[in-house]
Amino acid sequence: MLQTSFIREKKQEVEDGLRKRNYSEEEIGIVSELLSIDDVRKQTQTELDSLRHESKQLASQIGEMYKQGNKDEANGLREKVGQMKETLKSLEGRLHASEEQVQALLFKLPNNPHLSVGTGFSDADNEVVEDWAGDLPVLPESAMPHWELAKKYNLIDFDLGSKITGSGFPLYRSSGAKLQRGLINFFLDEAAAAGYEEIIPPLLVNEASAKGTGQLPDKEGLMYYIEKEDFYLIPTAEVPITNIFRDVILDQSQLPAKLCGHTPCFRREAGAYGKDVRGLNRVHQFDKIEIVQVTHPDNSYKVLDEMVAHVAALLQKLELPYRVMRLCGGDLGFASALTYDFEVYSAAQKRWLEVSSVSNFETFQSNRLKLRYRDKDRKIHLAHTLNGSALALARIVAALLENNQVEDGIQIPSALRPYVGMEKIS
RNA sequence: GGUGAAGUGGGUGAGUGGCUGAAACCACCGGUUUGCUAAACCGGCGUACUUGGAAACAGGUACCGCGGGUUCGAAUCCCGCCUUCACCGCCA
Repeated sequence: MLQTSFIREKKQEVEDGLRKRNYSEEEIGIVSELLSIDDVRKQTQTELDSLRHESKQLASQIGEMYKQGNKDEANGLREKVGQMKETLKSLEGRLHASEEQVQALLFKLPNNPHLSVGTGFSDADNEVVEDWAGDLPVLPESAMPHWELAKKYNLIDFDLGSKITGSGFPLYRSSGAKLQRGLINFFLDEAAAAGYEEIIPPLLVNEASAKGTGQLPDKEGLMYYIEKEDFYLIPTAEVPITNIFRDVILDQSQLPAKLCGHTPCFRREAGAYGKDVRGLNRVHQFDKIEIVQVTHPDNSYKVLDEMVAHVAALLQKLELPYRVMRLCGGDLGFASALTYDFEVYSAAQKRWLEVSSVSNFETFQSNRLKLRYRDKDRKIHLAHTLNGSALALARIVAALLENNQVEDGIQIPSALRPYVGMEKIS
């Protein structure tokens, strides 16, 4: 979430940011509302502090009097302090109420979009910043979509997944399972080579962690929830990995922190339908390798470019046609200041599939997380957080199967052969 | 799941109602000394909010796992919760 001090200083900028996200003028009104409630909060705090100060001093005077045996005088003061308690109580109540109101409004405010974020309403308005330079692959008429290929070569059994759990929970088998495992190892090795420390985190997180990265309360419906234990199944490794840094003050010399991790990701994805959910296009459980960085505020955009380049290199090694989009204000995630999406061309479906999202959250997450660093002068500041998929498996598998299909099998790109242990699935 | 013990600053750890935002030691930072290193000595060393200030800084309040309560006054007493450790049970 944004800092109240930032909103106070850059009110106009924050309101313009909301306009970029297509908020109505009425919704934008919460910025002013927030600041006026915060004024009440501040004033209440000042009053409360001075009254507490007074009562503290009286209390210690009472102690002194008892010690000297001035019982009567002490009892008189006790009465006086006792009367102050009522005022203290009501001030405390007002302080808490205004703090909560401010907090609730802060939770409603999305991140301030970066200057380069364009206007627009949906993914149709995203700006292509790196288009696929070559020709898009054209497959023969007999080409199959990946769900048919998966069946033909016994790679993925969607029906069995449905039987065991429900739709959207694919079961990988034989070469399909091996391909999954190979991709995971390939992506992890590439991340390690780029300097990311590998993490295997818990797959269930508590409420504080879900709040820390902004899944709560913004995207409550996204996550599977285990009521009995009050745990959430992670929708991405971003949640447990970023929460490593919750309530942490790093030394500036520890920046940037670079972590990566492979986890299954669980998403309820309520409301999806039609061709979008065929096969691997949209599933409730998929594997993803996530890269996360915590940086000095001055470097975060340089690091964002670096992470984008890392993902691009992966797709190049996999020989998949891709393009990079800069998300417009209407499509930009709640917590993000700037996001680049990667889309891979799925030749049999003849459509682009989103396979990665790389974002700079600036201080939006770190403010919630209380993730800070100490600079050379021992001053404390919020750090910047970034993350990106490098990469999400399911749709990569879809594109790999479709684009590389030949008469008698599926060619494995050369970079992946050592990991999968074969040149062709047949 | 059962029983018992414990949660204090970066770490160890003292503190059972006012003189404790918190001893002491270690770590860390600055200084003196020093051929270098080490040692010794001196000083500093939490976070959040808030008031004043351009700032340095100064004042106030809160925080001793979390939340409530008792009291003029709570790290200290009471209640609830969480976590950790030990032993038992179960178990990959």
